[in-house]
Amino acid sequence: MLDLKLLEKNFDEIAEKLKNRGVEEKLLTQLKELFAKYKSQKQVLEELQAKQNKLSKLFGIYKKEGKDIDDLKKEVDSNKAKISAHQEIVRDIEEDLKKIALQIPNIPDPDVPIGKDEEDNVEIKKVLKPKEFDFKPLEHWELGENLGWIDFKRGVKLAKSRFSVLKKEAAALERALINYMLDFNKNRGFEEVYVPFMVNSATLLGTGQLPKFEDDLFKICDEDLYLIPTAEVPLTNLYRDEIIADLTEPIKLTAYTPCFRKEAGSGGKDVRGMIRQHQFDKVELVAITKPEDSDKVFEEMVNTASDLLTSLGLPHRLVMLCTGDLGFSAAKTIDLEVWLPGQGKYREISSVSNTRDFQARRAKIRFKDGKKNRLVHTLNGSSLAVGRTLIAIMENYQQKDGSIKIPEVLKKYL
RNA sequence: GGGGAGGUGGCAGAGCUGGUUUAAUGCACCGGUCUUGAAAACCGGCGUGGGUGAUGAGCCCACCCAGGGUUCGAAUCCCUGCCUCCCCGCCA
Repeated sequence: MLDLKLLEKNFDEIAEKLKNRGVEEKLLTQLKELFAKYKSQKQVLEELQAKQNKLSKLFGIYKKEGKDIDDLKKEVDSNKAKISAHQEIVRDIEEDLKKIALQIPNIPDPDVPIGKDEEDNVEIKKVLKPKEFDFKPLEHWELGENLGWIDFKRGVKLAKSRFSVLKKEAAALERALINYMLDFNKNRGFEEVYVPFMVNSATLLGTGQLPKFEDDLFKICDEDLYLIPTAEVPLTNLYRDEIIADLTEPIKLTAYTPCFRKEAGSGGKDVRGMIRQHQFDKVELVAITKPEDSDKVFEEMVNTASDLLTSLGLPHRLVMLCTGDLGFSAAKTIDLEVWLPGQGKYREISSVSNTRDFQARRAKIRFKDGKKNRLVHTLNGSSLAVGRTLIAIMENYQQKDGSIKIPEVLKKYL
């Protein structure tokens, strides 16, 4: 959530920055005015409450002393009516305020390139050179069907479209990748955690999926529970409503979870194959840091994901997202895109974001800084999307005879 | 799922026949005195968010699981939800 006090102070600057993300200035003006109104009305209410407290205390004293309380009762009654009326006013404003404030995305960092959509993202660097094939490399779904590794039809039968079943070496490889990634991250100082795959609405509000993106989530009937769209949600919310006593060292976590997404609005995109599924495995990195540490940890996380790809021998590139392509909660994001020779394209396989204090303010995650409580910075990044890693291995390691070579580092996990 | 008990400040734990208690007390923690240093002892401080002050002191408001309600006044009474513990049932 935006810092409303900051908006009040630096309105023009923030409005300018959010314009690059497609937020209308009108909305921000409305928010600012509402905030001012909220504060003044709240003050009036508090004065009435103070009066009521004093009168009520008097009431008790008078009664004990046997004094006449008729006049006092009249005054206290009329004050009470005023309080109720004002409470309603304040509550309404507060609701409107929340409604708007929770819809506004994070402010982009100054070094985020200004742009409209993914076309304007900026490549930072390429790592590893794509291999030359002396035959026409196939796409992963062809390989998957030829080898009997991926069963798309039965996935659909069991659930619906955009579900699939892994078989043979692919099933084992999926599991091997998860274990390899977790070990890799542990060696980089991330603590392994196992979390619930369903979370409640307060949790989703904390990381920014709710209230705006409810349509992207699978909800459990008649329960305040949703399937997680990413492990970022449970991991970051571990510290929701907490004040971390000692954050001299950043908290760095890693977890494997399946992820569930409705993929609303992506109709027609990547319908073929395993790129975009309703259920996919991911190993996630999350960090909680002091504000002054988050840039350093952000780099560490990008490097961890990139080195992981390198260790698997997968060519990839780093891309800095532009303002128009940033996710809702992110102040800055670097995507890692892996080379898929079958498609002849780089495709997203990881996304590392610094949300600064945006999620921390929503989720009330703070730390003790001397006597003061300050908001933390939260960061998240995939390391990696497992299904996409699997297909990247299939496409990059395919042989002329149609078989797939297994990367050395994975052999001990199979 | 059925029956019972209960949810109070970092922890423990009083208050719960509603009012001059602004949530007692202990532990932990922080600062100080004492000490070569430490412990003990003693003194002081010690929840969160917001408002108004100067990011000071002070003052004010809200919060005793959450949301409603009764009342001039609620930690205390009523309703709903969530959670914990015990017993029973079911179960990987």
